[in-house]
Amino acid sequence: MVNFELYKVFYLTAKSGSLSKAAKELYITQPSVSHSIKLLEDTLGLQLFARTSKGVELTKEGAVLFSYIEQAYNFISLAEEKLSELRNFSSGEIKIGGSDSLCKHYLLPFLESFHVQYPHVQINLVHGTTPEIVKHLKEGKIDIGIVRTPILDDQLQLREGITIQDCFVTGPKYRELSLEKVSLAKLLAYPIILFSSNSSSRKFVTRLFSENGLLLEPEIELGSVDLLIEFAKTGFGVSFVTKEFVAKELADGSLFEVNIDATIPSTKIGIITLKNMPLSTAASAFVAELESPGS
Amino acid sequence: MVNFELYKVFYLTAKSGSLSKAAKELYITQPSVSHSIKLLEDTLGLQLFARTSKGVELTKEGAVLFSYIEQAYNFISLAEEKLSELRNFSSGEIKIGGSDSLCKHYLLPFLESFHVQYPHVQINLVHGTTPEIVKHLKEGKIDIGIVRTPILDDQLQLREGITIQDCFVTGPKYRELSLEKVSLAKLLAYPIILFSSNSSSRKFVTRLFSENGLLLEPEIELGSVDLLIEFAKTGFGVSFVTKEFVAKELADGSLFEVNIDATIPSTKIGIITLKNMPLSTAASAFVAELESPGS
DNA sequence: TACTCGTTATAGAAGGTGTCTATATGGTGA
DNA sequence: TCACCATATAGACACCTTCTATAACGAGTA
Repeated sequence: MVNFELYKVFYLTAKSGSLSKAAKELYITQPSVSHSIKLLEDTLGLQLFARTSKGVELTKEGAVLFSYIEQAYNFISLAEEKLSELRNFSSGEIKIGGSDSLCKHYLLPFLESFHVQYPHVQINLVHGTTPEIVKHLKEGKIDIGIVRTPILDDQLQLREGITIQDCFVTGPKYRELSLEKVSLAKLLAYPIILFSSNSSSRKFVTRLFSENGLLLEPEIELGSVDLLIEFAKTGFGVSFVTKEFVAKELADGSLFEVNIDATIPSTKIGIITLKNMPLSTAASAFVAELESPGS
Repeated sequence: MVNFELYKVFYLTAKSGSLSKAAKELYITQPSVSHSIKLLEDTLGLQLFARTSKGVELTKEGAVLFSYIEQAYNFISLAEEKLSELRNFSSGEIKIGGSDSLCKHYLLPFLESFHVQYPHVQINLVHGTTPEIVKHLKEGKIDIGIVRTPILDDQLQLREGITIQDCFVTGPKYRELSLEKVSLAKLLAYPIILFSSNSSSRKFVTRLFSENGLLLEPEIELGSVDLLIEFAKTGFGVSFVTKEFVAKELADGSLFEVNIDATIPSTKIGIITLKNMPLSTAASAFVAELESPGS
């Protein structure tokens, strides 16, 4: 099989009808082009050009070759354009999987600013539970997963994002819980509002109580963090949420943090990717945003 | 623009999913492939493959590149196949222009044997007068022209074929002309059958007479050599034809050569091609047949 | 756990090949 | 006939491709 580079020289020579012009386009000298064309002709065993005093002209066989090589050249040009777009973020796609509430409360601002910066990069957001996200990642359905740590899987590469701290919150109705220290046991006297049972934050808080010999049974079980917040505000009881995600409500007095007499371990946002699969340019740019402390 | 040869390595690597396998297909070593791929990645500024312990796998960007390069590769493969066909004469086309009677009486046997030998080479036969043939040749409508010499045109390359000798023939009715020397003047007493006035053989014979101060005026003017022969046989008069093309008739006694008291210069078949345009493989094979003394 | 077998990566050396400069050759048009 | 534009050729040199040898690494297996 012929050295493909010779076809590039052939194409440009045929296109311009001149060895000298082709040489200029290739930033090499005319004798070099002459040599390449001769080499190609010798290799193929066919004369491709008729040399005239005005340049060169394709022979029958040369014209046949050209009709094919032209196509090939166009595809390669297109490929290089496309890749250049991918490098410049003037095209591309990122598929992100966000677990639970992280999608809305953590990811959304990043997505917005990234989209403003690179409007041609298509963003594809999937949400689901942590195991679902991991599964999607392993199946190649998403490029990046955003989950709560800890997460342990040796197929995954973990980058740590910001630290988050869960807490119990309640509305003005049970405001007293924010004033004095409240033990876990005492808290059980209040109506508890929790996330649905398969979530990792639910498991986390359940274990927190069970480690202290207590059984946590929610009064109300909800499917979204927004509802958890809303119900707590309205006075249905005490919700377990991420403090950073209710910062506004805590500040404007619509929610109060329960002054719990226990240490709720803080956790970190985990940015997970497949260990062996390099990130696309767009995806790694996005991950860099997530990791950069500036944002 | 990237060295096209790297795309060949890329394609085979992506296709086989392995640097080592690609190396085998390319008859080079694995480190060489590794180096080429890295060079390509560096040049493009993108990672194209994820390296695993089982081989390599395309990244997102690699897959994008592959979708284009695959097309390009296929076109190049097709091109090489097609050229190989042209070399083997398992495809191709020759366009031949034959002037006057040469088509049938001279060219036909060559065409037949060539067609038997290379059945996939398409033969395209055009006939016309010598000037028409020359025009077609210069316009690229035919590859080869077959005419009578002399022909002088510095854009044309002339190869000489067999020598032919014109002569006057007649049927049994005027058989006496073949017995004793007949002068040109005396011949004019007989009805003369000639080819139409724009043909080169007509001009040739007219000049032969005028050089001897005689005016040649045909009784009958015909458009084909076959008819010239037929009319002479039947007894309409004396035809001027190429001796080689009536060899059979002279042998079986249906025609007799006039024993003319003048030297009719012999001429040669001329195989003309454009000086600057190399012949296609098929065409030059055909020319070789015409030139080979064996046939 | 260690060993083997497969993969890719790396380093350094050597050869080949592409490119250069200089010059020849040849046709075209003034 | 000459100048100018092409391409062709020759020989030298540098770069780049390829090689060998070896490392590193992961997966499967005893």
